[in-house]
Amino acid sequence: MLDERTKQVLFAVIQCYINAPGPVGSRVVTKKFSFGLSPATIRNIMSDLEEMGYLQQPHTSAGRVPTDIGYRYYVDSMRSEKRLINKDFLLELNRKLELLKKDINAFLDEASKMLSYLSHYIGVTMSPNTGITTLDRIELIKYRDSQVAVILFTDEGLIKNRIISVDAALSQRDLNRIAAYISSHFSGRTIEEIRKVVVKELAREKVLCDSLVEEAMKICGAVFSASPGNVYISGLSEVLALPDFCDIDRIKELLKTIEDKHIIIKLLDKIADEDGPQVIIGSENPLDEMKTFSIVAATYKEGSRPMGAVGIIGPTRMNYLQAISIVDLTAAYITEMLSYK
Amino acid sequence: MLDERTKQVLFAVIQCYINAPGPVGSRVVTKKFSFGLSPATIRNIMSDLEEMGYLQQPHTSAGRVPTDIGYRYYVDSMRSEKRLINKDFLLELNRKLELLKKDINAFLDEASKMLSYLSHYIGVTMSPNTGITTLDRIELIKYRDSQVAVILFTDEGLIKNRIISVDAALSQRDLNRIAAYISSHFSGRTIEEIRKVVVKELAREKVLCDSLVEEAMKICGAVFSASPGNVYISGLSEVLALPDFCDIDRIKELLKTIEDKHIIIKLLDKIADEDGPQVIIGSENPLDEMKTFSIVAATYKEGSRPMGAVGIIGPTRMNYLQAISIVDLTAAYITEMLSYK
DNA sequence: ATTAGCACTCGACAATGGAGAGTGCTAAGC
DNA sequence: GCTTAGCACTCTCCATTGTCGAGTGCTAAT
Repeated sequence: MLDERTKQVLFAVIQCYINAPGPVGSRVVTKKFSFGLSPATIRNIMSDLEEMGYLQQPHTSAGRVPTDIGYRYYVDSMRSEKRLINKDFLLELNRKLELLKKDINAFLDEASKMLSYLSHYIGVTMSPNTGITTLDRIELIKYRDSQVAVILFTDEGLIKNRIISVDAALSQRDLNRIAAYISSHFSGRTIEEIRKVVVKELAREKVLCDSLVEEAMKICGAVFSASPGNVYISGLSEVLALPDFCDIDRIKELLKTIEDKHIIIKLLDKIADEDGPQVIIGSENPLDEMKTFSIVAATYKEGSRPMGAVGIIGPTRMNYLQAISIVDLTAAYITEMLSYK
Repeated sequence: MLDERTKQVLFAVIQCYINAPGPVGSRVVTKKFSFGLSPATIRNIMSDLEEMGYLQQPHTSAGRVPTDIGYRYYVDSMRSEKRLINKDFLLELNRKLELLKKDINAFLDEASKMLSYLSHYIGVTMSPNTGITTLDRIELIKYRDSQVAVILFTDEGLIKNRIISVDAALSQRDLNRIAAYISSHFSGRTIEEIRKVVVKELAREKVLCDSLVEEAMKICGAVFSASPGNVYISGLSEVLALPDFCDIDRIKELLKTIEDKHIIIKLLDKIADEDGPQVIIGSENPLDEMKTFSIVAATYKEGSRPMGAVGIIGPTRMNYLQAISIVDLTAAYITEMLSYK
């Protein structure tokens, strides 16, 4: 749909703009790229591109700036091209991986820092939503009078603990039996599934024949709630160093959005559907507050089930190719890490 | 050391400045406070105060601005005065307290939000340094081949879990015996103490007679490391709304500092020594990066042992009295909460 | 000791104007 | 017919200028 030469000019403009902010003029394009064309011709092409909506002028007689549509075209075209792979990145990530094999949350925290460090944008990682993890087994430990510590083991290697109140009369032996009962009954199913089953069960009959089973159900009702995953966000200072954030109101807006982690969770959840790294450019963003930012995100998986997401948030003037490869690799690493468990 | 009238003028200037940034002139002081003096007299007094270092002029023929020394004098004088107590604050905090009784970390997260919401500055809370919590007991649960989940219960109601690798030959029964051994041996002592003892023990004799005790010691060595407490920071957007943060470099500096949580931990640890809410004003700050900010912080306790800290970070132009009372109350609430456990 | 009056200083703000970058258009060249 | 050189035009950026207002410091009078 776009003439090859026109396409090259568009990409040239985008690359110039990514390297240095500010409108890019026809002369710099001819200087930086050797099209063998004069500025005047480039101007004509750029004019065409503007008409088609890929570029825009901040004001008459300024250079051109890519629009979100222009970026979209660029990203989609480049998708299939070879990825920029950062050797240091692989090494560093590998090292972290070794260190933190045992604790996925600590790893994700580090991973968000890595993402921001490498991309110079904001790194975001999300730990698995507990709802979609599958139960390995459960342990109940009497803690104090009428309090029981519940330890949840999932197949993904997550451990969750929680204290709940129960009938004081329950002995540790009772608890062991309850734990064994729950484990054998629900092992291998997701927390969310279990929650649904339990809720139904509890609603169906108030009084169950076996009082231990009744207790077990009560405990299940208290324990199997899907708590949203943690979100780890790093690199705010990184992103403020960018010339894009010279506007103070922009910073405020960004921080206000970032600070509410629920928003980020929603956003990443939305992205989690698709396969491969997703790119959301500026106005494509479903959230109004983020319409001036871009997001590159991907999901990591356990087997074939998506578990959580990692991503980068930055200005629309983002180095998309680099961001995509960083995000993609990070997600792939975490996926691999989970499969070793 | 300061004439009563002079003192009143100083406090008047400080209060004006806290209400609205920008140098405060002699005329506005006479308007807002009825000293029964003319601007000219106030000017003379302010001139004296400047000579003594309590006030300063940004430039000739501008109003006066309090210096850090001025603030220090103000805060110290006001210390004993009655506290501004926010009814809403108490109610709100109480509500949160009820909801989150069971999980101190979740509570601290909420508490930091509350602090920032109420003060309009940055709220910071720090969870107990695990090193100073005392062991209640330990549970070992076989997880997978050669992996064991360690569940640590502390007297303060904290539960920590961790996965460690052990000799695959150990059965759950062995583990139970080891857990019982450790629990009975070390219950009631702080994690840090235990760590020291274990390290010494391990160093003393490589081969212990009882192989189970040896395993126990190995496990202890892996488990009883003091991990620094989590830090919860909220209210960045709150503080950016203040007119003090119109300077973009200031924001960057602040964010860079805040983002490195170790710095905050150090800072709060330093404060944790003293009793009652501590106030650090601008240049008094031991950290260079924070010399343009003020900190109000207090520790919460379990019994008489300080467990962690809560605080507020804001510009030197801070409403110190309000901040002090908010911080003090919050710390008191957490202390109370811990004593109920 | 306090106050009124006055000259002086300095920052904030708006208006001005030139420099530079870049465009669009037209006419000439391949 | 596509490409290019030339030129007039537009717009931003920046430094300069001048005015206004707030506030001080000093002196002399009360």
